Amino acid sequence: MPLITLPDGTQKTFEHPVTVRDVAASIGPGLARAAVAGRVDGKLVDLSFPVVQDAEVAIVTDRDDDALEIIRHSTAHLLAQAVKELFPEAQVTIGPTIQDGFYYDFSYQRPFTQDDLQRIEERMKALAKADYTVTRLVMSRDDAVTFFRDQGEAYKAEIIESIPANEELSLYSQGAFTDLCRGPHVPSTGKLGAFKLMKLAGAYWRGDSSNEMLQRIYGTAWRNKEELKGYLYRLEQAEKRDHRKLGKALDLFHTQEEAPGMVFWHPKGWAIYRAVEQYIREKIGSAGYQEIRTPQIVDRSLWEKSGHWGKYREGMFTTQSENRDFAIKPMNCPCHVQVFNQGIKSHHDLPLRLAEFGSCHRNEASGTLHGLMRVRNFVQDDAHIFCTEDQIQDEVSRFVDLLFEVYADFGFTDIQIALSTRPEMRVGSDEVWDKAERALEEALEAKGLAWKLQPGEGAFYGPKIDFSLRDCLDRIWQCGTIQVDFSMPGRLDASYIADDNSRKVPVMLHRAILGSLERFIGILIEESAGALPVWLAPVQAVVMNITDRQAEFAKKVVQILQVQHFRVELDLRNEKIGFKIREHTLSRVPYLLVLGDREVENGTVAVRTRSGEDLGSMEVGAFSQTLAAEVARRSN
RNA sequence: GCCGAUGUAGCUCAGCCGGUAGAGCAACGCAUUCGUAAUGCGUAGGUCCGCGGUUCGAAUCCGCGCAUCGGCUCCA
Repeated sequence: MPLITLPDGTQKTFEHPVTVRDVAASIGPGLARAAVAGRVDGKLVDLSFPVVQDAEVAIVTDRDDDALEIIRHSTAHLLAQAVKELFPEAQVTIGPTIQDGFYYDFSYQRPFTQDDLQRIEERMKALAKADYTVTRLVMSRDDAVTFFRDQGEAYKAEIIESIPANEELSLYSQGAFTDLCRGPHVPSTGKLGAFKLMKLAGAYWRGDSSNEMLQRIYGTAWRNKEELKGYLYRLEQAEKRDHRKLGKALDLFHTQEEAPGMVFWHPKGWAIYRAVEQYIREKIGSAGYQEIRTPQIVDRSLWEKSGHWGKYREGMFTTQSENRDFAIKPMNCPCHVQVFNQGIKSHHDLPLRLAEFGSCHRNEASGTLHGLMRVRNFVQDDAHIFCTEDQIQDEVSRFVDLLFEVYADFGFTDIQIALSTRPEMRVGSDEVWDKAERALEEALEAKGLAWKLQPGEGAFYGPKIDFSLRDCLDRIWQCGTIQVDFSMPGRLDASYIADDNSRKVPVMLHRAILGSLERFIGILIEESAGALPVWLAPVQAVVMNITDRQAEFAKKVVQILQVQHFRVELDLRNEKIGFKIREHTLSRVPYLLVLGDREVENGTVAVRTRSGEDLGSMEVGAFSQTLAAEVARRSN
């Protein structure tokens, strides 16, 4: 008879096989009521799970983190149940949990509307209140296929058919609704309540754009109302950090219909851009890169040779002149090879690191454009390293070090790393791929980094590592990258004289630290909520007078600071000081310098930070020194 | 590109069932010269995304297009 060990070490014996629910009840009626699931020998199970032999059993209540996943999954089922009741002709497909919630995809003859969403949510609440018992049953695969076919659920049946025939499947029922699911689930729908349907979207069946588009409903679900409220509040706060809103509010940039996916940078936005660019320029300069500049518009023949014309024709902007076809460059690498190809290179010249802040255009699909994050015209902090196979390891390792230095300077620590390895279709021998993949992996390992392996996701010409950052709504955007390329140097006739006097084709590493400057700045804006650190702030200080009497002194202070290359503004408007402070605080200027008669008399400035801190009066020189130190330190 | 939603003054938004446009902030003018998050009064400002259509009459209804937003797909 089972001997059950609880998390606190106490043991219980039962005369007969018991369910997890029985175990909970034996501990206390309160626990039994609060229980949503169990953990048996480390595995999450339903409360109805029978414990037939000795086991470690823990009761999962709505206080446990484990409960969240179960609640979200069960809420997805509740959504499906509600939809099936309101729209019997809708077919269910899949309904997984995601960060902060879940979604469920349905096939239906028309898209759901906002009103439908309301009705569905109300029905969900009613179903939760009705407190249906959730029961689990096991079926053979073939029986399950028949079961769902009979109910007209073609998608469900299709999913099940792709599961091996000998497997047993679990189905969960609540009321008249039954869904295929691995489980576990809450014991009854009454355990659900802290949820909200968030948005409607289209989504392709099985994620394939050649398939039917399904109706996806996104929802969020939490353990209790307070958590739900907290989540909605965080969401609301996060939306205020949206770089598109801040870009407008802080007068950084704009976009307009006539140039979709392209950015009009305003003086303040461009100041940020230049600060970022200048920083990278210094950084790569001391890392042994040489900056170059190559043409924007290049004859079609080069793109044919590089392979881009064949593969990415649709994504390229083209133009014509004197019966020649040109493409506006979508990337810099073919041009960099042209620079490499000038003159004869020897192995003594390698590694050769050519960098360019090259403006590239790609005709991205209209639906994918997104503020600064996904644009049609962007500039990367791009560089190509021409090297020998033996140098790949060292170069990748140097690059990863450099990237982390840079990200640290910008204050980013939450970096998603992915290593993509050889795809089916590829160029280059397996030995070379082995070497390159190992080089990338070892560079990450040497830094003790955690990464996600993406097998088969590499480019046809070589493996790569991507470095991604999150935006204010936790969407992930690829920024840095390093890609090994065995193909292009050969296609474009690059070669060097090796130490044995033979001609060899160099390996090329494509790499960017920030990636698109537009995107990186978008992330920076969201990360800082517009309050950029002093070294990046478009306006580092505003000098303001209290009355007209201090105007001349204010002008002088601005001049002193501008001569030292600080970005300073003057505010002599006939407004109350409180008004000026409010405005410049809202525009996130790090330092506000207030000048009244006292300051004029003493030759000082009264310094206030954007966080409202009063640093008191100090000499102009003292202020500029602290400012300079902060810029140098890249702090704040 | 696909699905859905949205597009009104510089900005944020209101405008019910069609009768030809409104608020707050900003701007401009005047007064005020003020010590750390909004001084008062006044003035001006709109091809209601574009093009067609229905109608006596369209910001409002319909069609097409464009852009934006949320997803999906894609991302050299």
